[in-house]
Amino acid sequence: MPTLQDVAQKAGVSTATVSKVLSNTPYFSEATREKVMKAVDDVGYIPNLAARALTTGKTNIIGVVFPYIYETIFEDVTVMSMLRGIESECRKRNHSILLSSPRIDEALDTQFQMLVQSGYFDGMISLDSIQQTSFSEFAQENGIPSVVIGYHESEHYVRCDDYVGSHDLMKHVVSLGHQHIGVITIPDNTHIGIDQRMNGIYEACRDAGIDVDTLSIACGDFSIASGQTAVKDLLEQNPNLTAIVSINDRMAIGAIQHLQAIGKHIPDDITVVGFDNIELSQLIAPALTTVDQRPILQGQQAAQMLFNVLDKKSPEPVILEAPLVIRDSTSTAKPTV
Amino acid sequence: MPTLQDVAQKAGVSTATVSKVLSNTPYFSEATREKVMKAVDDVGYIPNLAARALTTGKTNIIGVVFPYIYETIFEDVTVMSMLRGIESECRKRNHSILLSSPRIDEALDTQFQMLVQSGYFDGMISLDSIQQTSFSEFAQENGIPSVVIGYHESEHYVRCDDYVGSHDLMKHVVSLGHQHIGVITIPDNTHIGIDQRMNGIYEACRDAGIDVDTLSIACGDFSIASGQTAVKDLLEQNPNLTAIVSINDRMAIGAIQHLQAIGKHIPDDITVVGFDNIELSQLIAPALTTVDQRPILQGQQAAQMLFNVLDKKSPEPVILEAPLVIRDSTSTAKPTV
DNA sequence: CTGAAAGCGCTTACAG
DNA sequence: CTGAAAGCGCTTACAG
Repeated sequence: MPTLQDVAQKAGVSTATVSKVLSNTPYFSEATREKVMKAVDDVGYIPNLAARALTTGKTNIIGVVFPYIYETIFEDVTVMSMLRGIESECRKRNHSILLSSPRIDEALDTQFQMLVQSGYFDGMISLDSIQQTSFSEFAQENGIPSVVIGYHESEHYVRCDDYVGSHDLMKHVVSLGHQHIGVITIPDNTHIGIDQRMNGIYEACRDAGIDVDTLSIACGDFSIASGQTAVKDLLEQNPNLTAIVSINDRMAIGAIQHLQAIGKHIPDDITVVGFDNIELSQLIAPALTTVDQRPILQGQQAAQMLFNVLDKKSPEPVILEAPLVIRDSTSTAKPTV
Repeated sequence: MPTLQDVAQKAGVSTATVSKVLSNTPYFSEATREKVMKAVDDVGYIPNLAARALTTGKTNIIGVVFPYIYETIFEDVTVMSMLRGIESECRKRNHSILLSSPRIDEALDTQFQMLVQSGYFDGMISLDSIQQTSFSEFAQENGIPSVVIGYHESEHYVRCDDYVGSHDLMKHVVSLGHQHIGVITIPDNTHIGIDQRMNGIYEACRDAGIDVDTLSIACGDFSIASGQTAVKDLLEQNPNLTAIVSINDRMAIGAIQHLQAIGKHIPDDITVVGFDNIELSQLIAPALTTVDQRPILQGQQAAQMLFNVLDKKSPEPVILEAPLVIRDSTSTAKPTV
């Protein structure tokens, strides 16, 4: 690979001059600019990023951190949509993405720690809502600009309004006259965003005068399969349920599958709603009523925010509205027999 | 951030010695080893990767290249499963992943070119089956070790056996007695792997004595929506079709949706098959007969292969068997009226 | 406007 | 077994 040296030699100037031309400082004449650019072309020069990184302390790489919360994190469409949003912004700014998927343990993933501390990225975006550990916190301690998508303490963050979104969702279910409602969630105090969704659900119950303790609750692990199991559990707790509220779409879809398998008709026999608005939700029959998390937008906003931070601006946090999407899996409650 | 200097000072030795201890050369006494390690701990030393990269020429980063063939490349589960497989191997070897999603144009994406040439990764894995451009070729020209997942010319590659897989698939359809078959594909000479699938389909027809010209053919763009349109087209070409073969699952699913929407029953009225075995395929009703691409395995094998190349071994190419998965969307052809 | 020189933080012959 | 020194390829004061 040709170096700055080679270019300088070819152009008959010093490396300092070449460097100045290339980094667009105003300190050179048009004539030398041409000489230099021609030499760059001739030798096919591309700056060595490691060398540049060593002198400037900038790598033009941003770290994207998706904690390995479950096996299929890479196949989680919502997460990947965020990545898509991040990528499009990074591309505009000519930055690359270094992907990190730290494991969740008692101790903070050491590979992740080294990555942060070895100075390989200029800034970091992390999905940061797992109660147990905060990745952004570690970045901040080490002086790496960081924006979080989610709920962990951070000066800069974007998230969707889980609370209001699920509040609206539950309000809609309740407004349909449902009284016997089952909720599919994940264990409390695991994921801060999910806790918020549960809070929204509870508050909507209280608003409607429904005693929160009358809700049947079952836990899954976000997966479709776990939604099937959870709804079975729910029906055992209370066979008279007329509505199932799931804190994500995948478990809602699992629930629908099981319900249909045991001969229930949706929404006539039972209403089912989810949260996320993944593509699948509009494809299944009946199409699922849900809340749109707008993950692509979350990713874009997070990236833009990070670039603003890197540019020494002080961007405001963003809380994205999460609109209710009413489709065909909801209907009015039939009077209980 | 503390440097090697700091460690050396603290330990009362030279930086050369510290470096030797840290890189596990055999040239030091146990006593100095302990001194050094203690100093490392004390100051909290983490090597600066840019500096190390500059001296050694190694970054411990591998480039993963997923050409931006369509908007939703990041939401393509098959592709992301490959990434998942790659990630698990990289993690074992303590390497990071730099993600690149070059755009497809007449000219090779310049951001991609710079990335390769600026020496930021030690090796590269690329999804490389787009007729138009080869990314691995450029990497090889620039002396960076490369393995391809797909079909472009390369010493090192892994792919699934698209030809045999689709041959088996078509053979199965034909064995069910179908004579009037529609095929949903994408335009020829776009994706080499898809061309292979088509070849497998054609060959199975010939084997069965079916004139390839009697096949009805329509093109989509991999998406579910395009599958809906394509099947409509197919039915216009030949209303008597008893089977639809799609070169991917998503378009097959679109076809099923449209067919069901116009009142057709699957598989009684019409058989539908796909290719890929994405999760959705087993969830829809009826569950889709398809071919398993085993993307996670492809990713793992590709990463292992790359590490072997980096270790100066000479791994053999891998062609993965793609097993037929028979489910509920296929049945015997009804005698034509 | 231009260039000589120092320095970023490592590793690697080389000498001892 | 240990260390002084050069060098990886850049950028950035500094002097002219």
